[in-house]
Amino acid sequence: MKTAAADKKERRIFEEHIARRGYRMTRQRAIILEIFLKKEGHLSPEELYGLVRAKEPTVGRATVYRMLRLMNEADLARKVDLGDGLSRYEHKYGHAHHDHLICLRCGKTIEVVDEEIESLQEKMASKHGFTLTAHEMDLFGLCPSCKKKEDK
Amino acid sequence: MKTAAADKKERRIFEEHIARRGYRMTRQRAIILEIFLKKEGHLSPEELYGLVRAKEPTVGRATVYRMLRLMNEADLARKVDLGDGLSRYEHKYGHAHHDHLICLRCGKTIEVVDEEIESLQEKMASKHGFTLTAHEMDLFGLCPSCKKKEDK
DNA sequence: ATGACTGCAAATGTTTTGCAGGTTT
DNA sequence: AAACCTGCAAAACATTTGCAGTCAT
Repeated sequence: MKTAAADKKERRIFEEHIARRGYRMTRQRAIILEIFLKKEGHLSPEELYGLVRAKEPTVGRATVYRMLRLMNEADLARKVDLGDGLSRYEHKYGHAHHDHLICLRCGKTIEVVDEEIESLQEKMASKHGFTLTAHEMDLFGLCPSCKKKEDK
Repeated sequence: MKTAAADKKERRIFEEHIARRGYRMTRQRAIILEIFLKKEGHLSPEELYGLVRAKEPTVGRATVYRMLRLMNEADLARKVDLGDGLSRYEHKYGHAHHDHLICLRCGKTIEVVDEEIESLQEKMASKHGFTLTAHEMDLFGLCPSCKKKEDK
């Protein structure tokens, strides 16, 4: 559940990030940030662009792409690949760590975490001398309701 | 370790696949298949195209892409995303199941499997009512030798 | 005033598709 | 002959970049 307060916090994080780099807060960036934060889930650049255009038709596609890069740098957005051929971005701040259960039929995606798996991943990495910095785990299959339809 | 015998088996699988669909085995397809099977690892379409061109400069890029689709259908190749922005294909036949340890610095990739993780994945999926059909798990970090350089 | 930001259009890079000609059955 | 396959070039996408004008500081 996303609250206005949390959005405000993320907006502050973004402003601090660009200030640190000597960049600027603009009307367009505020709009894109607000819409991205309001929309939970996994947005493609094109979907975000569409939502932004609905609110402010003058914003260009390139600005959305540039903003996605900035939000990524600020650790507010993370790029993920959900296997549908599109690049997608999810919220990162306050969503430190999670994997995905993805329905191949309806596209429904559930975010999950399993501490036991996490620690086994670390264990396996260190067995090979690797130092982990990130990981992505996506489980594909059928969600309960699509499974039911399948069985008919 | 890949043997000539295994390649022959995979070639037969491919031939059976296209026969089942009424397609045909051609000189170009044989060349692309042979080169793909000989090359372990994670090939991008462009890399495969380059290797094919080295052996037979007349083969077109489109034929390589079409062949990747066929090998995928025949369960000989699997598309994976290793986070470098390129699409990549790895051998699927006889490599039923594995995850990746990927070095973010040198690109080195190790294939790993952990039965305990596999079963926890199943357990987590069923907790949410999901029926799994596939999954991808990629662990990103630094390999031992890049870690050593980093520490200097 | 300076330097960052914008939208647009052009460029880039990847993958797909239409097509005319060639090949296999 | 019918259906498939080929290479090429064009098209279709997704994303990035150059640029001239605009805006934030």
